Amino acid sequence: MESPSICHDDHPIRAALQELNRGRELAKQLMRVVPGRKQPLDFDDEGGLRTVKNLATSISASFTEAISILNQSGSAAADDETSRSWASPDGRARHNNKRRKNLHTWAKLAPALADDGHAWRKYGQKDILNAQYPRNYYRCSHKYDQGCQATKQVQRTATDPPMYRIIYYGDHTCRSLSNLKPPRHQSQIILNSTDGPSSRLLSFCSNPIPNPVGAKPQSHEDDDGDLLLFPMAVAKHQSQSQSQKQRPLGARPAPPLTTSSSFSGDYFLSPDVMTLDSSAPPMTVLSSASDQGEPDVISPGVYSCTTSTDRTHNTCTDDYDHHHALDLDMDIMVGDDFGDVFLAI
DNA sequence: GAAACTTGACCGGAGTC
DNA sequence: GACTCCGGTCAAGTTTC
Repeated sequence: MESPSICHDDHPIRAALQELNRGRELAKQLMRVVPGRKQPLDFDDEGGLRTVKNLATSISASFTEAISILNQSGSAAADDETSRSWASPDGRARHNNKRRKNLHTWAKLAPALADDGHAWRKYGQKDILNAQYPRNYYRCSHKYDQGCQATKQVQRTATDPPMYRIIYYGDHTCRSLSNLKPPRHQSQIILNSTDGPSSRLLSFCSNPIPNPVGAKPQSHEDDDGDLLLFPMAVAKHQSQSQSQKQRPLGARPAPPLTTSSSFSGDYFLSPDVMTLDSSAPPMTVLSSASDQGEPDVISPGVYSCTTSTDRTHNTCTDDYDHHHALDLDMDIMVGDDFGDVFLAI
């Protein structure tokens, strides 16, 4: 499959959406090209057989959902910024009903609910307007014994095949399993994260990068193995990731909320990646919340996007010219099966 | 009996008038 | 400013182990 040329929009978010749209269209093309193939390629996370057909279907669904998330994530993050009161006017201590502020937030889109390495306790379920499925609310099981403030929301999407949008709020401060090291041969993409000039690491490899910081960014190894990094990502990475090291999901410390734009024109979704060229090795992309110094290796297949902006600047719509204040960091991880998608908000 | 889950109620932010 | 809607959380009751 040919690799379409990159022609990004001026605005990074719009460009990201363009890339996602391109990927979705390419997935559709893939489905048309190989409509009849039934032979399994390998096994998915649930042990089921994966065919080209259902793989492409999953890819398409993932892109569709990712685009949807991108279009919505901004407003959610804006809510975080703008609705910040934590106490009632009478001074009584109150729980915060709204989205907790200053919490690192990111989202995952996965084909199935899988163990993410943390112990979660469900504390609520809510029917959401215009949503086909209810939203489930989970908090860390160590909320009370260790004061861990991490929460997550899980909501099934209406896509076919079924996908689950998992939104994480806050970082785990507990000492739980936290072993989210992605399994071998599962690839990732992480495009930036959280605040400020964070590092962005992108590579294609059949193995996860054990230590993206320690890894030599310039190293373009061969298909066997391994680490292939885009120069741009390398430059970013080198400039600011001295203390970075791989860390499992939820183990990252909460980054400061003062977010500066860090998505200024760095697009790492190479068309070579998105064309699903079978000759291309699976991808691994790692990034980090810069000041925290550790890449967000969450799980195979992640898109994440971190925003911190006023609501009015946060629509992620076409009206980007009016959104100069938009600060949106974006982590994108895509598994080799494109089955999981993360969006750090 | 402890832990986890379910679910209705409550609260506060946002939108509308 | 009042009202309404909606999402997030609480907490009592229920279920599971």
